[in-house]
Amino acid sequence: MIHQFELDFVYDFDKAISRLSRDPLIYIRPEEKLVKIPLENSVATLKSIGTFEQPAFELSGNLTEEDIARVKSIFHFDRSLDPIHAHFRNTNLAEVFDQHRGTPIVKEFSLYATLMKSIIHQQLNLAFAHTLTTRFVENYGTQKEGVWLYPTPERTAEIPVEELRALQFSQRKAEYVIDVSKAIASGTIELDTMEQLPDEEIVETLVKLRGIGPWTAGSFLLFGLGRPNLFPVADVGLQNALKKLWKLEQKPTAEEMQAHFPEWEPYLSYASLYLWRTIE
DNA sequence: GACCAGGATTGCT
DNA sequence: AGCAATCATGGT
Repeated sequence: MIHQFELDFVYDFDKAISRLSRDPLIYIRPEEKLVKIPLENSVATLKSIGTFEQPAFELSGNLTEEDIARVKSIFHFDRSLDPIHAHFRNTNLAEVFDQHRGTPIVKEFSLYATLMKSIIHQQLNLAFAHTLTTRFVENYGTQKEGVWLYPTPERTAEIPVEELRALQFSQRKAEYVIDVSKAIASGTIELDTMEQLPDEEIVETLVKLRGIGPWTAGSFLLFGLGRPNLFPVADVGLQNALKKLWKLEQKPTAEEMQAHFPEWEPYLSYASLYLWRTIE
């Protein structure tokens, strides 16, 4: 099955996949403008066949209507970026947005994977963080049509702490990953129903779990659910991006950053995303 | 060798 | 409530 479609707004596919291409677990061929996305019961292949001004795509695989909708949601094909750019045109981030015009929020492929990846990435440089997630997935995940899938929460829940320690997880991080997976596997936490809840309730629920703090909860909302109005002030990357942009001596405080929220809302997530791009 | 990484928790005051 | 120590390892 091949499904072709066009977008009626500017969309930069190269920029869209640039963050994905740094994750070794994602099947991506930038030179072919192609990505494979593992879904519920199949693997979708997405290929860009258009241009920056006239984006068009080809989606193939054994896909249901629901799968197609899911891919369109992941890649931001279902909502225009035009209002976002119009909004920031009159703000102090106008230049940044102009520079990275057409960059969408690309969601992670699974909510559970988002959580595991965020916990594993806490406090680590990206290189080592990717080493750890790769070891985790290659040891406990599965492979389908050449694409790696994170293990299920049930599988992770039964991993002994010592095994993750051997993969160079810290003692606490190993416990976080296993215990959070247990909470999901047992039904204490339902990720699938979170889509319907407001941001605050989701954060409230998630931070009760040991190992999930404000940064990880924010990351789940932004990259897992694609929520539009998140700005994780605790994120060092964002602090450094603003320090550079505003030519500050030191990293800005949370208050200094929050002072600009009225100007950037209700699209704080896009401000975050575009600022991260300035330091990549 | 110190210091910081796309942090969070624990234990102390 | 607020702060320091702790965690594992790689990059600078």
